[in-house]
Amino acid sequence: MEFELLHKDPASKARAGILRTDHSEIQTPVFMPVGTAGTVKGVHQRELEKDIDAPIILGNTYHLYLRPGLETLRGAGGLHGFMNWNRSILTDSGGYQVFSLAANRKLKPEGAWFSSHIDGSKHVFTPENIVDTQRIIGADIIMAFDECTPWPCDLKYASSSLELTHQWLDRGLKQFASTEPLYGHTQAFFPIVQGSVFKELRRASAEFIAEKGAEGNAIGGLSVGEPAEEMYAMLEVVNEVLPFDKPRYLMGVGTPVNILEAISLGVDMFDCVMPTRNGRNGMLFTREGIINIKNRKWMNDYSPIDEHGSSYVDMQYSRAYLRHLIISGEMLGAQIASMHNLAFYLWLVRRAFEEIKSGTFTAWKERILPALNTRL
RNA sequence: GGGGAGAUACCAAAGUGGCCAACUGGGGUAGACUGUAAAUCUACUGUCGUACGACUUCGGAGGUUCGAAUCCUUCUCUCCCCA
Repeated sequence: MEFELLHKDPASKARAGILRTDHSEIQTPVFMPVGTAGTVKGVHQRELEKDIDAPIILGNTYHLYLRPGLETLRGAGGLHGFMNWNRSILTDSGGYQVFSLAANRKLKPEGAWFSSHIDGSKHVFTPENIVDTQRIIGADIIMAFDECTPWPCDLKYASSSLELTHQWLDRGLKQFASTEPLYGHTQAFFPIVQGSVFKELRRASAEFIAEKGAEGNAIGGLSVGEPAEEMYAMLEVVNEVLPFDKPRYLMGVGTPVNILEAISLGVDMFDCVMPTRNGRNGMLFTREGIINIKNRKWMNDYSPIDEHGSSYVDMQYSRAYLRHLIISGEMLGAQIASMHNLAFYLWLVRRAFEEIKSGTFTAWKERILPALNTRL
């Protein structure tokens, strides 16, 4: 993997660049659709490539390990072949499940003991076997195993959790260095900065991680309930320390506004379930504002879903029709909404790239921001 | 013509003397959702009021009772079986 910085916004920390893996070229800033279980829910790989034009998507180690399981993935030659996706893949390590499935796991220095949410079976994740598993999945970018701390979280807990995440990182790096990719394409390993909402911890974590000289670095444990301002404050601290010439990945974020703000603070990569999950639940993001398509007011609105939209579904179907599909629980409604939202997110970051390139990012961001939060 | 069952809020359906403005679904209205245990979840859904509460409801009318959706009388309507 290589990363090339191309442009820098004069009025902010925003940067535009290009990330190259063995599978695709990725313009940054980039938004990566989340495809937890080997599918971006409701969206065909064909649409993801041809219509939405996503250069990279996410998979999840925890989910894929449980189902279909490593034997199947290895037999398929890795996730790319298994799901017939020839562009890049990044896999999350399961660190987020340490957080979201807290009731089903036990943390120890050696690793995390999980009860499967599917059948209750017991499993152990360690920084080492999470690397091995991600070798088998074969993602282009693989993530360190971390503890994503909950919020709120006191300094003492955040501090000892960070210590654990750092120990796990060293073990993960060692395992990564002593193993090879299985399918003939290279893999990059990203460490993850933690530290909850404490500046000193965040700075210390960023310093610890910067020293590792990884090909890219991630920032985790944010947008877990804290006010957005706290998240931005953490990004400011962390991005002062993380290497300038390596991509910075803000995990799990976020709303369109979050993404633009984070870009202006120097973040290059994003992923979030919001466009797909919220889309399935009837929430549409547009450059004019947010639509709750389930609301009665759209019942007889025969205008296109989004006349400025970049997906073909935007002009092909009316708001009234999409409302009908979603209200009726029809699968196609979820599919159309997911496509629209993903296309919007991808448009947003591509446009950000262009604005950074032309040195107008900050002005553009300020202009577009108020609308993005508007409820239509 | 004979016999039986039943009428409860937008729909379906509990409730058979006070704990009932009335269980539960559905429908409706709104909200939530940020490295996906989510095609999920939450709230409200007789009227007025932010709320405490007040008022009008369980086919119609009348009655019994301190008190009725629940008991009695009667009327209307619906469904089923037999002819």
